[in-house]
Amino acid sequence: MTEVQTRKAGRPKTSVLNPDQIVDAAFEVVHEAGPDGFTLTRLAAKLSVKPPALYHYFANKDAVIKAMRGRLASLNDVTGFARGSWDTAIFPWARSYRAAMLAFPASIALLATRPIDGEEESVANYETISASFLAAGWPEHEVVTILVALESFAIGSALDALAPDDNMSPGAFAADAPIFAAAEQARRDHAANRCTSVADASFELGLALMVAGLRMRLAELRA
Amino acid sequence: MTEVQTRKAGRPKTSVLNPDQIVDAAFEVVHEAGPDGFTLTRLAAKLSVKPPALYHYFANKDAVIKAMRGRLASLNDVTGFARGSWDTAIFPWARSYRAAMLAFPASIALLATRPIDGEEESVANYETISASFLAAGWPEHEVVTILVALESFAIGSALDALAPDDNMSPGAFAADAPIFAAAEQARRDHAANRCTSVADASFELGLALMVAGLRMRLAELRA
DNA sequence: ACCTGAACACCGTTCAAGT
DNA sequence: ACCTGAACACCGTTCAAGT
Repeated sequence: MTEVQTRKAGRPKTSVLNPDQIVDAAFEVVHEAGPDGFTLTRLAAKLSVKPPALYHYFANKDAVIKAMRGRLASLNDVTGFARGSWDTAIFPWARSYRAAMLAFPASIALLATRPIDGEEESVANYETISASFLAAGWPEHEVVTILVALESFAIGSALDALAPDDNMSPGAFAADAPIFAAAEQARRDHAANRCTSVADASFELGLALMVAGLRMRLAELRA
Repeated sequence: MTEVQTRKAGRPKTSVLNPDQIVDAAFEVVHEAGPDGFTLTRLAAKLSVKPPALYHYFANKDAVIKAMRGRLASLNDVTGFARGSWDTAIFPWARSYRAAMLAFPASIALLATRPIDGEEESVANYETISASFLAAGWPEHEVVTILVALESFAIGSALDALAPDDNMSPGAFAADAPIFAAAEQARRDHAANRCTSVADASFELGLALMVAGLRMRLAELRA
């Protein structure tokens, strides 16, 4: 579990650490210890190193988290924006965004509450998407506002997907809420019949709603 | 700022604290010190008390947060669904939902992956909303799917609102992403001119998009 | 340059002691 | 019962010292 620490003080002949390796270990620590258990002490231990050693590679804990975000950003699929229309490109991008979050369940809360603030990968993705939106005729001041709204939905949907399937069950209060109880059951049956999860159904429906709303809005802006 | 502490050890003649008062102070501390600044040390100081005194009323920090959550469960505004149309009622409800989430920065993930605390209140809210949706003609199996999509967006937007306003700033990479950098600046300027936050703008736009999409979808389902 | 070791201020939590 | 005071293990971060 805790690897033995035998290194003496002083610069080692060859570097023990590098940024990529630290980020790798950071994801492992979050996975094992949860968001609240993600401490630099544990991260250092995972790397068989003392906490201050990390400060040679990252300014502070937030900087480590920022780098983790960058890693996730590289999983985002923005290829559609470069070659197709903005409204169809949104779907694979939003799905990949949510999937990236879901790949590191414990990290979602940790990563979602921190600023993206100039992470190289993210910025490159945003540049591609922004160009596509502007070319489609969106006003400049709305591009990032839309982007953030879509991301917020993807993040919230990822959190929802982590909840158990009976998350919305009225439980002991079903008798007091017959209409809701029946609707909740109907939702679960419908998803089961289609071999999908209720969380996926909400994500896909919400995404379709937002894109439909965007198409309407752009048409109005052009008129 | 920090109120003077002159009480001697030992049981005071009359209790200094009570649970409601502690929860009140907890909201003030979160408001003043932010998510990371919400500590029991600060909460105790706000109450002119030492930290261990809080443990007489709450088992631990999480219990305090849970009590705060319970306080806000009743703040969800579903009154519009009972007296008006579903599509206009969504706005005050979604806003109150997000506002409630924003009061618990540290526990948004818990809130999202569990039914809201004080389940009785929540189920009653869902019953009201479900009845309104069904009456409007929504298919039974889509009612809760829509509800969850809206909640996911509200939760994701609450997380976004916790980040600093320059959250999306490209920072040092602005030169590599000129289109995005300009769009991000335009977004901030636009929000500043309207005396609103960028996070609020994204939430309001996304909410409007989803409702517009819902109206279209319902019209199609009826046709 | 790159790591350890010691130190600082802070945290959540426990518990004995005082009234 | 209800509060303080002292203590514990832990945290993020800084910095001198060793190689």
